[in-house]
Amino acid sequence: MPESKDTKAKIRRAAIRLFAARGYNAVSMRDLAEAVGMRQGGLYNHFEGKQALLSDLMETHMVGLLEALDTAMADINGTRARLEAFVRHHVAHHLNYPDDVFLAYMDICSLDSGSRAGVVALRNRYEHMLRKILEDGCTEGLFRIGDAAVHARLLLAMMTGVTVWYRDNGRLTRAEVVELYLGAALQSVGLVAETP
Amino acid sequence: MPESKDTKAKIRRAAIRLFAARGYNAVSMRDLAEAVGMRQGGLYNHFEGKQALLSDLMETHMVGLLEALDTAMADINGTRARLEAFVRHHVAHHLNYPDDVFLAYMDICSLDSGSRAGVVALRNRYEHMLRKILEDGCTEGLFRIGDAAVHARLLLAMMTGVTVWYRDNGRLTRAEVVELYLGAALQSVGLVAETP
DNA sequence: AATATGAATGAACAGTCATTCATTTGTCGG
DNA sequence: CCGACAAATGAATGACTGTTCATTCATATT
Repeated sequence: MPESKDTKAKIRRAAIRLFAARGYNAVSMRDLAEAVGMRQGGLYNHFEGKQALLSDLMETHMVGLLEALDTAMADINGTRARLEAFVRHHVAHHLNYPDDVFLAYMDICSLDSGSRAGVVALRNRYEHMLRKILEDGCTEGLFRIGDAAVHARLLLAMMTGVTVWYRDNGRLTRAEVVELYLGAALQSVGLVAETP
Repeated sequence: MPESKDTKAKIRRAAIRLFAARGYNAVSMRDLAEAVGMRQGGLYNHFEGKQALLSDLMETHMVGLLEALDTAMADINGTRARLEAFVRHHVAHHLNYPDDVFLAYMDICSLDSGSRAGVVALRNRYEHMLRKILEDGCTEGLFRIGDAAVHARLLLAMMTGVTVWYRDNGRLTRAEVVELYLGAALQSVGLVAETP
């Protein structure tokens, strides 16, 4: 079986693209199979079903997001530096995997309750990390924000929204967008961006 | 026909709730009819079809949002005051009609291309109003932001996200949430919230 | 060379979808 | 009391849904 993992990966990629573009329920297994270049029945050699495929995609994405966060935050000390690292990681990751993110946020309600609980738990862990940074900054008297929990959600929504409009052939590079979002995030907590 | 407009409004309300909860494609006309308290066939006396119903809901929502904005911004002078009015209007409106907003953002890709163009045009007009305020604040030297267009999108995503988490029986009142988002928005453009 | 295995096929399944329509219902104006 | 008319019904339509399965194919193992 020379391309076992290969086709599985192809199915994953095609599914992410189609689900993100049209929505989970608007994509049939026939559509997906055609996009991969095979027939509907063959898909079931790689995934138990449509729901299993969706939950696989979502969990893979959330786990990857958390791992990338751990990597980005390793050896980062100081509350301000940790906030900067978090923002840079989040925006950059969302610019690199826009379809994954869009899928995970759009079709979360198409996920059956069993798998959804797991994904939501991962998402809460992620949100909690940002909230912790904000709370630390408040107790240190570094940040000036009304409510750490609200501010964490508000920042995440702000940063995640980058996937809606950014296009690679547009006016700005990914790096420029990251810095713009970083500046906004820092000012929103009462810090000023360094102007080197 | 004593309840002609009445049933039409009931259909609208039920559709908004169901579409927002499960997604357009996951709601059948039978589900919708049952939620209204009638049979599937009767729906077609009020709407031409499922797509027509969806586009009606979206356009109604966007027109209502723009009208509410006009009302909120009437007789507001000064760039800072206009930004405050915009933020207060947007967050309050989204807290008052969370399902409408969620529907308009989630199921935009379920709308066929003809109607989608109209909704997107309305959305662009809305976004442009915020961008204009930000640009004015920049030329006046009042705001400190990297890019007005990016900042407008970033603020809209931030504010719109309130619909995802806010619940009426939670820790905060709607008014408190509005003020928290206002504070974050003001600081994000380099202003400081008044501390009365 | 014989066999085992993973992968793809294509037809078939039972169910659901949006939509249509002839018919019945209920209510109003004359 | 009756005809008119909008509204609701319930059955029917054909297309499409996710999923199953016997079969075929090509490759890898013995």
